[in-house]
Amino acid sequence: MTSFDLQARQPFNFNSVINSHGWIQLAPFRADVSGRMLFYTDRLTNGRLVEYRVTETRGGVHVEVPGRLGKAEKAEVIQKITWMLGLDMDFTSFYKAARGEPKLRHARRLAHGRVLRSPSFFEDVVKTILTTNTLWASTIRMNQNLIEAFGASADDGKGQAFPTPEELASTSAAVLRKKVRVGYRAPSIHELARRVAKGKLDLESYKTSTLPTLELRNELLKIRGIGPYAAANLLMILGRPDFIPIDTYAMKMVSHEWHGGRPVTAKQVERAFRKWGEHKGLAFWFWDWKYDGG
DNA sequence: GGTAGACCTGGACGC
DNA sequence: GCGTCCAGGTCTACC
Repeated sequence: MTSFDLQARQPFNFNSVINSHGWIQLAPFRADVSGRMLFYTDRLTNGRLVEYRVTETRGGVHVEVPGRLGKAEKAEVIQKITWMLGLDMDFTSFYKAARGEPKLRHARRLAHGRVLRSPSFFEDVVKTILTTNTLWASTIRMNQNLIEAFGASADDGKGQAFPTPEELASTSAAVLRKKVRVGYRAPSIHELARRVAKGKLDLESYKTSTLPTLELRNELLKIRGIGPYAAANLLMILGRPDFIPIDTYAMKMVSHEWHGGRPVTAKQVERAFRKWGEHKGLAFWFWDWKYDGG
């Protein structure tokens, strides 16, 4: 067993990160019954399969990885967990902007701002495509099917990793459609995997891109299957909360918040949060909605 | 720039 | 068990 602590930039709240959106329900993520421990099965760059077990500790997180990690492996795990939990992210300007807004009063106290992310951006792009034009239960199922069909399994039979671009590129869109049941999304996922596997698209570089957010958004929109909603979701994951992922949930929330439950358009959602500028996505995401969605 | 219709899947419902 | 309807974003063609 290898274990170590990682410090987070303050304020930090482990619970707020892992419950920031539905990603915790998408394998290889899982949480224990108490919700206090986060598990994730990952494949390191040297091909070794490992399971991360992460809990909150004073000032950050405690990480356990069964088995002994080499120096390079440990460095990779540290880098990945830092990314996944956004340990070094700073939301000072958002908290400053949110000060005085009753609907965001809780933001700093609960350390809202970080969203749970997969270790690779490729995985998050695929998962985001799986959220489009479907119900959440189907997203969970398609993601699970994808992992069961193509993800590498640990020797002890516990846990499977998310498939690599190479693994998905080596199959066909027809198999993805039939076996994984991703429907018309199959060509989008297959084409993406092929481009990444062939080195024609470097998705991981988007994590550290210096492109202005608008240009980065345009790059994301060039990916087949990524439209305005998906691009905004991915920008949130990249720490660029300038856009709102406007889906039917967003329109329902805004409808009940300001329009008496009457149907609203995407433009009205946009207008409702316009004043939050580069923090629009965060203000929307962590807004204290009066409608509970029921 | 805006809009209509097609794209898939699985669950709910009526028969 | 079968058929129909519905929910959910993106893409393309068209105006």
